[in-house]
Amino acid sequence: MAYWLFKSEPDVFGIRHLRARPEQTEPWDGVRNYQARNFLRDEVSAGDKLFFYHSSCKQVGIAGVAEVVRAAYPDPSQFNPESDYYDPKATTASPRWYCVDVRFCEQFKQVLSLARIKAMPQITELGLVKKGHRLSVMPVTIDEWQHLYTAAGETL
DNA sequence: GCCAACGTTGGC
DNA sequence: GCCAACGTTGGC
Repeated sequence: MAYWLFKSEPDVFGIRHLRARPEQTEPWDGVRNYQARNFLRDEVSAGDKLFFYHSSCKQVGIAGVAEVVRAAYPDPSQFNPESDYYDPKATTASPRWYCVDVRFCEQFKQVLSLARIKAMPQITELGLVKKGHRLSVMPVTIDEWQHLYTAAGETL
């Protein structure tokens, strides 16, 4: 099992939205970056866990945990001209973009803020704090996962 | 809203 | 294949 960090803008789709879904499950679609796509398509597997990160909002940071319940399949939104994520160059015969299905696991009582993450001595290699910090899907090592998860559980 | 740090596009 | 111009992300 592998660990990941997925970013989303909570004003568009946050962990509360996932939690409120009937099956607490949702396709993670709209990834339109090749490096992130490659992680999604080639490495993210059912059973993997991910940190649900809130970006571009008041409380920037890790909001909770979800798990992958279905591995990569073609992202339907690329074929939909009505969608913001429509890609006219994508065809069903050769899809360009992929999505996975995720299910809610846990919402932290308090968002683990980016400031706190950056202040953690154990977190120096994570994409969030290094180059490529714009990547919307990034791997997390088991050590990083444990440190971050522990930090999220500590009250200030 | 600003701006740094990327990623993508397209002319040559 | 290079690289300038442009677009996007995302913290602040």
